[in-house]
Amino acid sequence: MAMKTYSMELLFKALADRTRLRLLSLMGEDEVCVCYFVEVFKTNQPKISRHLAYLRRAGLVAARREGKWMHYRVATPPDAHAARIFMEVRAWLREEREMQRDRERLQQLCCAPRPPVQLKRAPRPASLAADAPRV
Amino acid sequence: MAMKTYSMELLFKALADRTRLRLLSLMGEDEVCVCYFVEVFKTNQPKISRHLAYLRRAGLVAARREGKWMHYRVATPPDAHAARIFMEVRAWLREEREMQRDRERLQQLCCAPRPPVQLKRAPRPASLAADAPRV
DNA sequence: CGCTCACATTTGCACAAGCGAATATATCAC
DNA sequence: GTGATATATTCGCTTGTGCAAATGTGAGCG
Repeated sequence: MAMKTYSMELLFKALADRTRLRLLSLMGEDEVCVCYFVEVFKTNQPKISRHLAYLRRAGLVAARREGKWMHYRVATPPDAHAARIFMEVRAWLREEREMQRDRERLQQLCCAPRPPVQLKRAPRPASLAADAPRV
Repeated sequence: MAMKTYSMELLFKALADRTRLRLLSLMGEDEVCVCYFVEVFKTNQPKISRHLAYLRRAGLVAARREGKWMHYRVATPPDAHAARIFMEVRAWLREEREMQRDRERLQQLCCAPRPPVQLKRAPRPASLAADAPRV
């Protein structure tokens, strides 16, 4: 299971950035569409894509295409030690205040009666798709 | 026990450097004198001091002065999550090949019948002090 | 006191990383 | 095919980080 070539630095460099930590926190256990990240962070889209690519290279997220949309979800890194540490990191993220605020904001965007224009047709995160009002 | 202001980035930035990981690995459970790091890595002394200062700012090591010598040891970061993660990191370090080689090299330097000039009078790491031959 | 030793800090430079703006790619609608 | 939408990548630019060399600090010795 453990992969010899996976380096500790690769993991820690990926985790040593606030934006990337916030992205991981927003994913939680769900798949999330890129456009939601852009809305929650109120930032430009290339910035999000760049950080997601970084996380993917470190084996911390995986991507799935659905038509025009890309869904990202947290993945398990190939090294056993890295996987254990990453689990602890995600537990930590769940308890951090700023991270909680981000997730609340994501929830509001998904369930808003009049979602922002950019999200009109965007597929919602899996856990919010069922009960959220469709446009 | 958990300290609110301790940031995740502080921890991961400290861990995202090979030299700092090697330093942590060399300490293991002991106090180690700065001069040993310099010898094991065969590098200049300011480089070691800078990285040790970085680790100290991140709460990952503590220092103790003994006359002219400074001894560094691994410390427990003030945040509970950080402490758990740091424990896993140290377990990982114990299994990494390059890190093992560093520790073997430290052991050789301590127990050598004719230690390098720079270490003639240096205090040895605690676990090696008892059985190692004195000069 | 001055001198040496062990370590810390500063300085200047090269390189890596994050940024926004612009551009490229890929899919869908027509 | 064209055009629109969603995402990825590239391009300068700025900032941060690690480095070696030089300098500073603090303790012990004579």
